[in-house]
Amino acid sequence: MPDPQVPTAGTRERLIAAMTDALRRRGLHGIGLTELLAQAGAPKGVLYHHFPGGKTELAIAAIDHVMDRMLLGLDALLTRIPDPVEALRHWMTSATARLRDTGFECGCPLATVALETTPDDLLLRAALDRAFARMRERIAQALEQGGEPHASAHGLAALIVAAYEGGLLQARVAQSTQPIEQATHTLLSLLTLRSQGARP
Amino acid sequence: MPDPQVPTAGTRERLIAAMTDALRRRGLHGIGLTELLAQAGAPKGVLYHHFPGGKTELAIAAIDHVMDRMLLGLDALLTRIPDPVEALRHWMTSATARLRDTGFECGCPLATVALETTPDDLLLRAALDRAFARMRERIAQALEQGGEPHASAHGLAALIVAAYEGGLLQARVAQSTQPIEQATHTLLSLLTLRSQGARP
DNA sequence: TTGACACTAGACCGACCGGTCTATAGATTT
DNA sequence: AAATCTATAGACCGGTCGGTCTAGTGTCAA
Repeated sequence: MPDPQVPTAGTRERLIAAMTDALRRRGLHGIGLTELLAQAGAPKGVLYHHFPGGKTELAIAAIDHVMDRMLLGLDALLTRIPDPVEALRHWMTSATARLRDTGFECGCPLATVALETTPDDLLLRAALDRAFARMRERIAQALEQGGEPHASAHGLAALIVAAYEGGLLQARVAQSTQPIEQATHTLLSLLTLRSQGARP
Repeated sequence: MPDPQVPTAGTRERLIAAMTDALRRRGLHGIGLTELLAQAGAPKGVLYHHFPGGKTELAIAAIDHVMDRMLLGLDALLTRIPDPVEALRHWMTSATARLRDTGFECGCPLATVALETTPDDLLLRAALDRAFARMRERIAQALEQGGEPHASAHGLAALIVAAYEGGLLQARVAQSTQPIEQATHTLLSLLTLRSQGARP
């Protein structure tokens, strides 16, 4: 049974890819279904066939999918660069480069939706919470493997994700990489400084 | 000439207040004009009388206004608590409390719009950039007064604002103050640790 | 061959969007 | 009193929103 649903898989994935891109650039409210479907090259019926829950269900699928990919990338990076701080430096640098290279349009696909949601958007918020928690957990795990105690590893992970999101946000409106570069450089310096001071 | 435009001033300010609240809760795309005006208790004509540029112009006015107030509050705080790190701890704590006490609805009124904008939204982005820059500048100034060198004061300011925004974002979707508390606690610990290590 | 099924396709819908326009009320000036 | 101006008030507009519905297409199994 090699690939039983070729056409489906292709369309589904094109929809998810289009939604992911839209979330990066404009957020959930910022994109219209018509525009989204045009970019995916699919008519409306297809969307509601694959995602009966409509726009929201597609967004949730995109969020889950994008976090799968991000964690895969982070895993690969941590394998290549065992020092977690150095790996994170790489991570931040490439996110900054992407933002710059797309004319300050493509940021984090989770952030905008996260701020657009209300407490009523139960499933959406759950998906976002899950995604951020997975990210923090993975970073904390890497830090723990680097010798960091459990509690402070989780504290640092929350700070790292926060600095990353907040840095992207400021850089976006500044149309300049300076704010995020300042923030990440300062953060990573603090981390290096601390580990030097802790066990020299 | 005591208060030459009582009705106007009241209405204008009600509009700005309603927009500020809307930006905190839902962002610019997330609120409709009808709902906004209902909350301000004003008909449509009034909006376009006071803000010919419509929704966007009102949003810009709200952004400028809210940053004026925030800086005033920060100034007062820094007068009351001269140690900038301790003052920032207070600042973060009250922002966290507001988020919690409003059922994780009211975050930063700048953040959502910042992520909703595209590079085409020239005036809006300019207003947001201006606001964030003023905030960073004020924090950097406080740090410099505390003895921090110019460059690292600005790096730290960018990091602090980033951690604040990113922390609020994560807390919002988690429906829990834990992420922002972890992030800010870790950040402030790092700062304290560093200043202790630097000149003991 | 036929029926079932998964998928594609897009016309169509009511609701709501941001924005414009005209009418009016009240205060001020002449 | 007439004219003027600011501010309030809301009916109204075309366009777009997310979502539904019906029709058609290709591929299986029986």
